Amino acid sequence: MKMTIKEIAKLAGVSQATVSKIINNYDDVGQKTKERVLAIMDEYGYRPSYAAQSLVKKVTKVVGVIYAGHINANFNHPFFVEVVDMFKKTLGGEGYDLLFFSNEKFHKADENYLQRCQHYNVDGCIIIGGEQVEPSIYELDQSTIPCIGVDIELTGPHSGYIMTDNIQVSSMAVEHFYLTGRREVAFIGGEKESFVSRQREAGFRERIKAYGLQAPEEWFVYGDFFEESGYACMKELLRSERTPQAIFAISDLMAFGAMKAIKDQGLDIHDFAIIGCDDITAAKHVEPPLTTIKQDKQKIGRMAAFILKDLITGHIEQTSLKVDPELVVRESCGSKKPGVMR
Amino acid sequence: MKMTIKEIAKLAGVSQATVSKIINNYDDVGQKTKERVLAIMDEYGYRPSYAAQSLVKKVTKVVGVIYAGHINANFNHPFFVEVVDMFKKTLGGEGYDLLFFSNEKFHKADENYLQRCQHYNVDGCIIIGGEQVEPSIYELDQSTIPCIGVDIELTGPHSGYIMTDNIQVSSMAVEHFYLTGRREVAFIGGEKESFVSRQREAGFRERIKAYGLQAPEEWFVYGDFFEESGYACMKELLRSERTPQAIFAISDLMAFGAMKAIKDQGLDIHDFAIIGCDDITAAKHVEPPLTTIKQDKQKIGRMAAFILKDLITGHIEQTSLKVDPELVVRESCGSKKPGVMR
DNA sequence: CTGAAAGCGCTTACAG
DNA sequence: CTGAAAGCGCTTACAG
Repeated sequence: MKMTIKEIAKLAGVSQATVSKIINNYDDVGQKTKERVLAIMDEYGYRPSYAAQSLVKKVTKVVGVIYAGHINANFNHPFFVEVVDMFKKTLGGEGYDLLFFSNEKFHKADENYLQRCQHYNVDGCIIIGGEQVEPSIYELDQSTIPCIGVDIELTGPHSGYIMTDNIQVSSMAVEHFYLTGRREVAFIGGEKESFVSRQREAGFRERIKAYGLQAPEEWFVYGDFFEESGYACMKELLRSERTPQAIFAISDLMAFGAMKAIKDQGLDIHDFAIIGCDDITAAKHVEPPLTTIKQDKQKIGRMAAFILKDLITGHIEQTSLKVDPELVVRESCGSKKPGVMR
Repeated sequence: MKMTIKEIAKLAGVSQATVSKIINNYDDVGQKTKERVLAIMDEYGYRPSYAAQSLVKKVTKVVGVIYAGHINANFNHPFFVEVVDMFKKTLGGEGYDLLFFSNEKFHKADENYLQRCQHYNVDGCIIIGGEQVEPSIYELDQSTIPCIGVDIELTGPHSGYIMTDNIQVSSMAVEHFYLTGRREVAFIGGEKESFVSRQREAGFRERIKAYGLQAPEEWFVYGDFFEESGYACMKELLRSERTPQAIFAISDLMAFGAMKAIKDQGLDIHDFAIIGCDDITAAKHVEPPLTTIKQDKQKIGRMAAFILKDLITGHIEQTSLKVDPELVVRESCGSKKPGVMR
């Protein structure tokens, strides 16, 4: 049976106030009293009620998790799930629990995240950015509730955001093509509305120019991050007059699709240099193993947790951070030794 | 600014009680009054406080999510993440939000799940079963809080559990070996303490016998579900006097490891029949594509949600359910046409 | 159909 | 060092 503070107080022969002070670590309680009460609380496994506490204190030690906009397979998204996992572990160490908002019941435009945050009185929240983010997200962003965005730019007074440096992602891919002697390169992007895709494309175009590589407009094709679309994109590339030697796909799955398209066309996969993005488990198992650009999910998750905590405690306000990606060299790019001239 | 019921009442010129009745859909409120109050609530975006509500009602519409025992990479576990995703989607449709308990701060044996559930006043919870489950989990199980277990047998008065029929998993593997003409089969299991591993081994042994296949004791080797251990296990198998033609690994990752060991040994991978378990994304990308036994994660997640809801509403009590696995035939098992005698 | 009042389980000035 | 009392934002008999 669940105990209340009143019962504990009676058992210990003190007032509720005294018990409460002990719970909240006030130091103006007698040592003897404290020990006695503590022993009783322990004996009965007493835990103060969250509802009652949060009603009067304004702190809950709960952080909301929101998947904004359309995220295919939100929860088991290969990238975000690892970010959130690390985020959870880090904040968990600080005593926070995570509340995942369901949005199945509210998928309409009238979902109001601010209201829901207020309803639960969360201390802050993490917002995972998908496509076509609801306006209500920005309302929350601009509120007094601390928010940390991942892959979404938050500008609220108590908000911050963090994401991989997507310009850098493309730089690394292009640079690797350059250093392995590729001159004609193609780009397989995501949906045109995709924030991440747009950034990577911008970085790609900029670097191409800087290195003087060739990429006619018809070598820019767009999928939806999934395998089938990569397949279709590659088919399209192979149909064009000149065929690119090197292909940068902004997701590993699309890179897989592209590889399959090349094989199906009867071409030698080793005549192509392919770079993917994400470094999912399967990347090292395909033939040939896929060179890819990896995001530092661990770091992003940890950082997000630290920043949010500082935002909550008022230690900082309004930050943003770009995290460097990492190049993972495997065989799909022809050369096992990047940087060696050939 | 956050509104309270009091302010809404004043604005509408009615009492708190009336507003409350409208919120809770009592039908003894005048139509006119109702409309007026509703309009005001809407205008100010009023949402009742979770804390206050849950303090007086005993329902919270929040369900706890607990990863019990040791689960490597709990959150992004390839199997559980999909189960939980579906669980979340299904319960989300019913208006429940999910509270993920952090256990980073409490990893000691003194974590008390029942207390935490009571603290938050959750309506019920889902328990994901790992290895070496803490005793405290069973205390929760036996409490009045409804619990649904996945891969863990819960026997409490308001508990249920669901899992794949692991005997069936092994049956399918052995049967497929049999129908593709394999006679000598090996088993790569997980940790000996693993509940799932033990069940699959039992099913395997039983089926082997039924079909009269050969599997000397040294062909039973044990890893930890991860790739490296599969590699080591296979190395061990190849070291034994006679080499098995067929290998059933109870995780795809271990199957990958086994394939790698075979290749590294200079043997022809096509001389071996390999069956994995899980059907992770990478399974169809390895060379040769891996035949595997797949759990119906979607169904498990949905079922868990439905059962938990019925447990909460008192509609049912104490159920358990086994879900059938599915055989996914690919090339790693030699024959593209299972069931065709050769 | 409507409202006054008690109570849910806590915390926090405040008085002693 | 300790406790009485008000208050957090709601709901629910109960009376009218």
